[in-house]
Amino acid sequence: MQEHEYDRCEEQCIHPEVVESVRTQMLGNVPAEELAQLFKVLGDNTRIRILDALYRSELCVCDLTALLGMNQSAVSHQLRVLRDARIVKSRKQGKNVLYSLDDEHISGLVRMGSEHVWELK
Amino acid sequence: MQEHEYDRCEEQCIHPEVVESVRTQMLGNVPAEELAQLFKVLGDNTRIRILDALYRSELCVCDLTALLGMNQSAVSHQLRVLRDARIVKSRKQGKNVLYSLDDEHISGLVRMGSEHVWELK
DNA sequence: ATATTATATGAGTGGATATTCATATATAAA
DNA sequence: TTTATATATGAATATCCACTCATATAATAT
Repeated sequence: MQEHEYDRCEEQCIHPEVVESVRTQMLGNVPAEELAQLFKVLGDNTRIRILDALYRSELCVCDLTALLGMNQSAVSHQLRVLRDARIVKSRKQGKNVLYSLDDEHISGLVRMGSEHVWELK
Repeated sequence: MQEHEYDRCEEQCIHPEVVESVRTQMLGNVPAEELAQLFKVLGDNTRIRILDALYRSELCVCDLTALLGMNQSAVSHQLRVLRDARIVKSRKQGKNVLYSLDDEHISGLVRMGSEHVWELK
């Protein structure tokens, strides 16, 4: 029987060389968590609809509220999540606050995600 | 006839023309929900680490378990979520089940998401 | 000044879900 | 056969989070 060269993980892996190779290439835990956090923010129906709308035009909160058919508080809460993730930005105009997408990666992500969704048909 | 054609939403919108224009362009509710569902599946630290690993190499469950340092049940549960979303696929080889990414959109999404994460530094 | 409108936000709640534990299944080895 | 190993999965639990409600803030109008 062979020695347990890789038994620092309780689980035995079948392919230790592959595992070690992959381990050196993998994202660190922090970037992985940040990436997961980004997708988590995108992973909600209300927020996707907000982003889809903002992709077409800069909009104020009450316009978004009308478009989504939801109450204003729910929309504002989700806008805050998107703002905290720096996915949307806002500017004030009189009594209104106008929201827009913060950078072009987001529309790219939505576009690429849509392609994947279409392929599954 | 133009009076209250859109007052099905109780909220008044400030810019009805913009709202109507955006409304005609927006994704339907079903595609939006599917897209949100895709991102929701990507929006978990464990699943991102699994995808990051599978992006480097096809791997069996026990290899993934060792790489992530989690118990096998948790990994299998998350693999099922990824499989159900058709993000990964599996093939059997003896006692092992080898997992790999199901299509190239996923690595594209992960790559693009990473760019966004980097830009926020 | 008060009233109205637009937006933000804290608290509370119901529902979703990630993990653990126990167990089932399936394949291979002895 | 029996035993060991690899994977899958149902149930239970604990955490998270989207929404509602009530209210606060801020800008405009009267």
